[in-house]
Amino acid sequence: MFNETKTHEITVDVVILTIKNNALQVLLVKRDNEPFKGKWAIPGGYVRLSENLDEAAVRVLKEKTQVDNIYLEQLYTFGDPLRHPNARVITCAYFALVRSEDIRIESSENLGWHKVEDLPALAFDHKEIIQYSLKRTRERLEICPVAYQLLPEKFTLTEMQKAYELIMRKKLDKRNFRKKATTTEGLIELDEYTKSLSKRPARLYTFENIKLNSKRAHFIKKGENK
Amino acid sequence: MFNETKTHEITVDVVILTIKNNALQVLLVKRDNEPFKGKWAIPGGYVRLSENLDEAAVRVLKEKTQVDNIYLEQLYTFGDPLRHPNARVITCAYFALVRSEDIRIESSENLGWHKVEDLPALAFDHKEIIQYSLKRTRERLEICPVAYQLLPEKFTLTEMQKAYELIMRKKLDKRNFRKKATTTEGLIELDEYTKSLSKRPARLYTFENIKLNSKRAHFIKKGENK
DNA sequence: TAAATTAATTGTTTTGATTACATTATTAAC
DNA sequence: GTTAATAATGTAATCAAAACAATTAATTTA
Repeated sequence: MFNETKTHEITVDVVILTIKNNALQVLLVKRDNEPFKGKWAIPGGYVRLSENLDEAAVRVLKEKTQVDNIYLEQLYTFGDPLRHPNARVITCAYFALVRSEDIRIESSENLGWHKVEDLPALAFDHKEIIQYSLKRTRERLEICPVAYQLLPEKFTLTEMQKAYELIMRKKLDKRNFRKKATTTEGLIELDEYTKSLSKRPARLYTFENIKLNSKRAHFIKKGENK
Repeated sequence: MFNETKTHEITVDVVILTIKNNALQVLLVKRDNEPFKGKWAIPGGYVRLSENLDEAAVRVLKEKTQVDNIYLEQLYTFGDPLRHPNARVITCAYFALVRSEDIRIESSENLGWHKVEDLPALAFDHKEIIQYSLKRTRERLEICPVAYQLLPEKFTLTEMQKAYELIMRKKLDKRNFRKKATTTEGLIELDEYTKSLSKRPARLYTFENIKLNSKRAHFIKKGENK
């Protein structure tokens, strides 16, 4: 049995989500090798002997986006024997929430953002992994305001509401949303307004820099962080 | 880099929890090999090439407890390079909730239940894994009545409340608990009572057999299962 | 067999959170 | 200065959670 285990390989795959062009989008790379050559996939790579899983995920994320110090959380480990057609590859999936403004990706033939509502054909079980990351993001949103990880540093309440609506896939009442949002701990009202490109200017808000780390989703739940 | 990955090993470890002697307890095995020979550990084993992770966890659970078809959920994957002193072993941890009545374990020198509040010295990072499983169990309890997985088939509301109190580590109000418990979907009031060993007999309840499977914690949240 | 003991059972009030819902205010464009 | 577009705001109704004590049904003991 020991010999049998020797041929497992382990990777990390990172679902990188952002809000861009009024849609929730995921970063995909086009595979240039078999299997699934030419199909889109979420970024990933082998785990090195010297690094732990979080570090591997951070590395993959940095390789693709040039950013670090962002919201990153282990999602689930996928290990179906048939998920990779040629080998036994177990993948530890992570998901990351990034601000599209922080990332300067020259979208190319082989790398780019894709709306989660309109995904291309994906390699391996990556469609399932993305679906699960969306579910987890919704769950997180219900207990802590992670959406601000997707927003620009300064944002309007309307933008924030839009982010919630995209993630939760439903319309929210404007007054109720604002009432709740403005009592969220960590939200700071600025004395700045949008440069009224047209119409009435909107007040800008920001979030104080809560250290959200990736340590096993030890999140702050409502009321526990007083 | 490919060669480097060839030396990872992957295991599953299963935190098996039950309520026994009025305490939350975890099943531990004493290691008879190095490393950590003589230390207690949670049951685990290598993942076989032919099985997926859930199947590996079910197998480990069955080997130790002779039970299957119980509550089992993937917990987290631990992959610190130093968690195993001699090798690079990544472990996918699961947790299981079992009824102590369903398990006939002859507690021995090498296998037995230990109160989670009073754990012996543990091998590897198993203490951390157990702590995390307790946190997850509390989170699950808040959104669905998994505690019945720990209770006998027929139980009194007082027993159910006790289970909640052990998991949540706090006292609950009797009337509020009963009000909420008796409106829980799936709880069935029986026309049976405890054989009054002493004092007033208590009504017995049971849970209708909800299929809780281990598929990636796709749990039924309040209100979503109507 | 009466009284004491032990645990089971039950309801109301208060409080806080969520939901539903429409008008006024501020700017730019014409 | 009128129009158009988006920002900003409050109140009533409903539901959920929390606080809180007396009565009932059995056994045990006197």
